[in-house]
Amino acid sequence: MRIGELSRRTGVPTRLLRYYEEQDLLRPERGANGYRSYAESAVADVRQIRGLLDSGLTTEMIRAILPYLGGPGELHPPAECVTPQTAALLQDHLLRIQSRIDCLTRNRDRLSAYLAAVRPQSGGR
Amino acid sequence: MRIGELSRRTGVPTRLLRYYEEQDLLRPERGANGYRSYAESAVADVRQIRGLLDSGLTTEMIRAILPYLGGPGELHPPAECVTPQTAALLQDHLLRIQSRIDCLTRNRDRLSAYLAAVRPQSGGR
DNA sequence: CTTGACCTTCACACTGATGTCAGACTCCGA
DNA sequence: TCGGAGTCTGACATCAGTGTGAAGGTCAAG
Repeated sequence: MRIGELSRRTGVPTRLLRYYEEQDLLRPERGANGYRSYAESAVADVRQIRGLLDSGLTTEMIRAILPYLGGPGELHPPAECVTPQTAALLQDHLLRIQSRIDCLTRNRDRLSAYLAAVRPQSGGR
Repeated sequence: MRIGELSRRTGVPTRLLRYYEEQDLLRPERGANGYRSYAESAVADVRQIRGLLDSGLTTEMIRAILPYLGGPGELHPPAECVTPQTAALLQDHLLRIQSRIDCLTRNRDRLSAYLAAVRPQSGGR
């Protein structure tokens, strides 16, 4: 699919899709006319990238971990290609992600408890 | 305490402490000489702010929820002061935080699974 | 062939978070 | 009283992510 369709299907402006490519997060094929050509899986990839960006990861961090985040049946870099340095880097990212989760969870619970205390009757909207 | 000590005790540059004040996240007193004077609790406040910023929240979002995140014994705005609009806003922030948690958790699990597969001998941390 | 929708690259601009520097003031100790 | 450390404000710089527009190429429908 071309960039416009991918944009429509993900809600992400074409500008950003090009930017993600520049940042090496997406790697569309190119047609003979120079147009980008995305695989079907790019839709999920873009959603993945957006979620991570929204969660405070930088494109650099995402670039580092993206190859290892594929779904269950996907191709990952095989173990032989993962140097101890890379593994250490991933481990480090993992810790950072975990600390973000901890912080957000802690504050979600606090906020949630406060809301519950303030509107004990509220059953949502 | 003055800004330098707060900076040393939190590891956050004075520049940022002033920025957080500008963003209305901190409200130090002012001495007769114009110097900022922080309460002891500011240390915890700054750590809280840093954690939330690192987790991808903007100062705007933090400003919105910060008054409601105090520890168990702390003073919160009482229920009478919380309009339905405010409550709805907080509920909205809560959802956003939850979706970040979900995204990060998903990716933590994937990354973690990958690492476990690649280095089966490693016992995690 | 023309038009319009889509695509290309390039470039400038903005925002939010942060770094850095300059010039001036306060305070404290030698 | 002087000097240095700390503080003040204000301004400019940087970086990532994003918005926007110009100038032009591709292509299908009329």
